[in-house]
Amino acid sequence: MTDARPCWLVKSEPGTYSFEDLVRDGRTVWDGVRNNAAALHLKAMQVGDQVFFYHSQEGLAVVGVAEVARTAFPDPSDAAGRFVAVELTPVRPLPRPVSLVQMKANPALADMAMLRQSRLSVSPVSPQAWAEILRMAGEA
DNA sequence: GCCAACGTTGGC
DNA sequence: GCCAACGTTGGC
Repeated sequence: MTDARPCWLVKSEPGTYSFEDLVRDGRTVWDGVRNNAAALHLKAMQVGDQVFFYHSQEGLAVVGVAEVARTAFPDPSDAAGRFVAVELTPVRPLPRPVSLVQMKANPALADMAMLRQSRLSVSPVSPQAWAEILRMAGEA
């Protein structure tokens, strides 16, 4: 894998939209983000960028990998037209989910944006952190 | 269910 | 333009 592109992490409450839902749908509009910092990250995404899919509230773990299928466009759910959405497609589930507890306990991940700011729903993941989480998930 | 973090709103 | 009040998110 090339490290030329940044990687990302998105959060979703599985009761609302889970990774399994994404696998079933094949593709989804990632809308509803109402935070400027998160929106900036959405705007920076390019087609093909890899995205960790994290289950918040229930599960509390990274459960799968998705991919950006469409760059940012005006969020259809935002009547004011201030925010953007992207489209995601599923890539693969992780062999083992990587829990928030595990991530917090790993010093190599201490700088992760999602750990430093728990409410950020879309955040960048460094190539090092990406590789480390894949390793923790049981991938090579 | 509670509370901390943090973003947004609105009065001044 | 400041800042207090309020709302929302998300971990615990």
